Amino acid sequence: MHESPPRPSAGELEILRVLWSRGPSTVREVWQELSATRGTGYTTVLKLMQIMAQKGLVQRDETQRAHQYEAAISDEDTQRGFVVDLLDRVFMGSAQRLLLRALETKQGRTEELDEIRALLDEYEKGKQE
Amino acid sequence: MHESPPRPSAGELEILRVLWSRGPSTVREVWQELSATRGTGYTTVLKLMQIMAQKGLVQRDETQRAHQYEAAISDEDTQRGFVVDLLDRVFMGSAQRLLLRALETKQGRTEELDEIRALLDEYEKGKQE
DNA sequence: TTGACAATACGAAGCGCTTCGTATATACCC
DNA sequence: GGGTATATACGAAGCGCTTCGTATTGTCAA
Repeated sequence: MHESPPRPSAGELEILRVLWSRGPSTVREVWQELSATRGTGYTTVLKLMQIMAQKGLVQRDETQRAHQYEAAISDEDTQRGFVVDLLDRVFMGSAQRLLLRALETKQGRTEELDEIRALLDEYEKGKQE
Repeated sequence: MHESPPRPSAGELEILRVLWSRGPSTVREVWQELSATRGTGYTTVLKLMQIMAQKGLVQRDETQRAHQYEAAISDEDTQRGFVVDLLDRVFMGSAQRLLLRALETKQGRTEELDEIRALLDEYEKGKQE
């Protein structure tokens, strides 16, 4: 057990984000959403999604001609994977330092601080049960 | 201006960490510290550091036969670079979500919460001046 | 001077990720 | 059926990162 969550590549992550927000989708649908911002070709997205299916990052339903793809890993787990990696490769495991740097990049938004305090309270409370 | 901080590769980061903690060092010194954990060859580290010098990640003093290398980017800036990237590639800019995931990975350490609260207070205070 | 050692320089291979061109299969319409 | 549009499958090239083998240069001592 204790399999550490996968850290999909940049391209894979973009596709996963579409699948997380859209739910099960065809390659074309993903491609359309992606090509709004990035200018990648259709077959590029296709190939990537095929590889992702092989890796187990997405699950594929082939009953229709246009296959349906669905994320096979959750956004939460994926986020955790990236944070864990960053935490010990860059921050030596210190969540404080991580937070400190995160705050520095968001100067000007003071409300965020209060929201974070609220988050801490809630998190602490949830832990007691 | 507003050049976004570089995000050194995995290998480059390991070397930078040694330089940050040791200060200016020779390839051999870096290699020795690294080979305590990883089994990389000497010339591998050398090549990497040469490339880093080209990229401007380190500065090289060639007056001695054994060149001295020194980090040319700060650990703070580098950390910021990684956080910014993670923040908008994975967390859509939300520092709260980032923190939430970070906390989940550190279950059991309740003291950390208080330390983080202290950090928030201090950060808020420093901002007022 | 020469031998032994230690440093840098260079080239190339391997791997993973990304990208795309092309081939092939399937569905639909006239 | 035949043609067109739309899928998937496959192969390969390019790039960046890592790794290492080998060549070259410099240093010191006997």
